[in-house]
Amino acid sequence: MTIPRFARIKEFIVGQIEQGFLLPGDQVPSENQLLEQFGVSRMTARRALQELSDEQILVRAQGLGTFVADARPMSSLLEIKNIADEIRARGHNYHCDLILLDAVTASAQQAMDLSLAEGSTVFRSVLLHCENGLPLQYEDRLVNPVLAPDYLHQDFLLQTPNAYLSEVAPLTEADHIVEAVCVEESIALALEIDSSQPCLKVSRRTCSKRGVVSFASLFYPGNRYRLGGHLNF
Amino acid sequence: MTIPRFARIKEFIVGQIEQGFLLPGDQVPSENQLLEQFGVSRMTARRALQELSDEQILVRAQGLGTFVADARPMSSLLEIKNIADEIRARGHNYHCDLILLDAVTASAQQAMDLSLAEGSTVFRSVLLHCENGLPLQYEDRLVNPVLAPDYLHQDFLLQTPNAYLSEVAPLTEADHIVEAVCVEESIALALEIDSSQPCLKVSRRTCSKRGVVSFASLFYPGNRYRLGGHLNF
DNA sequence: AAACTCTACTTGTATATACAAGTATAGTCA
DNA sequence: TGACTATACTTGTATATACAAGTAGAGTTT
Repeated sequence: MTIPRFARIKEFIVGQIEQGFLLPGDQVPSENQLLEQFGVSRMTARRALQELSDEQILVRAQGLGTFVADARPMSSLLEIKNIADEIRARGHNYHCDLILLDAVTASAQQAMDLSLAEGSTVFRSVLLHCENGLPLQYEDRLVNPVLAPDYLHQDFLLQTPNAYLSEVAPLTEADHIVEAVCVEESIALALEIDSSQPCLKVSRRTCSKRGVVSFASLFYPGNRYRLGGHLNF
Repeated sequence: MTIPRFARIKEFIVGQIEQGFLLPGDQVPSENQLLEQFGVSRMTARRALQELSDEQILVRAQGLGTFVADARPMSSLLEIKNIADEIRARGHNYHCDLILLDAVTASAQQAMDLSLAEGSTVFRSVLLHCENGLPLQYEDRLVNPVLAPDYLHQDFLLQTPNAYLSEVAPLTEADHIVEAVCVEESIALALEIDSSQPCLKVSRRTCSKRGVVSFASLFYPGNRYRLGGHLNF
């Protein structure tokens, strides 16, 4: 099947970046260079570059040129994205390691986070999500067993907790808290960072119609991850 | 100053939605209808609709049409809050210290952040915002002198840069990036934290109709500040 | 009544062309 | 040596045109 010519140019540019021929800050071929190289119109070349700019892979400046953007991954501040989909959407390899999957007794804080009684049994999963073999996110999640009774029987190497929970308890609400923290030694080890390095911690509480579904603590190495968002007025 | 024709069409569509003439799910005028109504080419009409689609204000389907998207929730994670108002809303005392207010020559990176030429003169302000006498936010901001020519003559002890810029260059767009960082010694000193402590860094680029207004780097001590947000579906 | 065809609409991709606006650099002049 | 100008590049906006592909609905045929 034939892909559109503008998409072929995008693939070429992304390929150059991924193979290391173009580094952040490097200038990419101009619209005129691409029209010569690919035998397309300038508007087709322009569309390819403009879309990569919209995707924040490139940055463009009138009169100056088009450059490779800062490489560090960034996800939307608001949207609840499936980390696997997010990594794959960047054209990168995703895999994860399962660290823990068990029923546990909720502490006072944990019970409060899930709006359950202290001492309740809750499900807990701990996973390490990796991009291109490098740890990106340490996910420590508590789940309400009432709303996802089969949680412990899932294979989270095949499907993220997020994807599974979206199926069995569709979201109606979510709360986020973002903070900068230093993590404990075991999380630092898992993320392959020094324990003095700052991490982004996103605490996310998600609800369905029937109540709080899960409370996830997500840790990202500060030097390898950023959250982004865009507002219009 | 004249705005581009594609932008005028975007404004029209957004205006129709905001005034309630177009509701989520409603079909918006087709490309052909817009070219007749606005006397533009189909590609110009198309660009307006395509950008609104990229911004998730509209959804498009080949052969079907263009429709108003479901209203997106807006979270305080992204809201541009005036730090003074935020602190006062908590019933706390706000004051700030002015560290720097000057015209500077933009580096390559700074120029790109403001969509200006390298070496351009830009305005820079550095302020320390405090809650109950304790530093909460270190604000390092670059401002486009064209859009706020009187910036250097303001008294930012009386009115935050945010408040002032909202008056002289009303916002139409903003981008945020949130990351966890360790800050340089001078910022750590100002924030009254140890330089090994993690900080939240929010990079915020704000635009008005006429272009990029400012690029602010906001640093918050990780142990004293969290960003929060709420989503509804 | 169901299936098929045709028409009229829609968006998607693409080209050629033109002018505007921004930027950097080389060359010239004082 | 610095200022100025011209040139050559860049991206930004816009038009006219053409064909491809998708969709819905009206009309026709079986």
